[in-house]
Amino acid sequence: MIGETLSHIYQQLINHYGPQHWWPAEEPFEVMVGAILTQAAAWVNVEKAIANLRQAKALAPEPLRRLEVAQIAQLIRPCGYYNVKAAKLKALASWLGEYYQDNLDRLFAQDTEPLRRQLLSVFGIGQETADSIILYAANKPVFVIDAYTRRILSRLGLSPAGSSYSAYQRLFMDNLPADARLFNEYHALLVRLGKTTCRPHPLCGECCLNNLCQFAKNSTR
DNA sequence: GGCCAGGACACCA
DNA sequence: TGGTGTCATGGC
Repeated sequence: MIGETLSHIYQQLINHYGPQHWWPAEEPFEVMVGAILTQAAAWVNVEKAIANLRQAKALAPEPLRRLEVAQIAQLIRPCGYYNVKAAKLKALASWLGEYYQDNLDRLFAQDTEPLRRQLLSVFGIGQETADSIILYAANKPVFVIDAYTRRILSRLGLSPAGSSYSAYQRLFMDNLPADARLFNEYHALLVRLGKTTCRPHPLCGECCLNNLCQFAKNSTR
């Protein structure tokens, strides 16, 4: 039942918005960096920070280890919280070197559960960031829960008991097929919806999303 | 000029 | 376990 509801919402979103092409990155390590930099930050500002890292040839574990935290901080200033995030990037790069010799294939060769525990042990990687990395960099089927997802489900009256991160995650993963492609698109679409300031269609006056828009960021109706 | 953006961590009760 | 303060830039 809930599965049908979740599938129905997905169909409405994909029909309306189309594929979101997440994650916007060229390689897995860039996904990991972006996942940390986007914490409580607008993606447009993260893009500037990543461009600075690329320009400085610091978009890889080894050069990040060589740079001082203060130097990294200057490069990533545009995305905010740059001092903490610089320490987080440094911690990630050090960890990858020490335990995986910077080999992401080895890191991602693990099963999802041990991989998640490993990622969560790194300073700066919490549940959402870990799951973003597992889904968008390792391409394994875990559902990413973020503030948009919680808010939208809450407004739909679908919040799970307890409202914890894992409860929201189970809601999706227990009621949808374990498909990385689906989870990828679904989460991206929820973010897209959450950012939307929706208004009735200018011609017909109706909601293009069959009233899903009333659960978006703002609604004029 | 205020609000918010694709969170995590430290500290406290 | 749960609540609160902190970290900070940039676009609207």
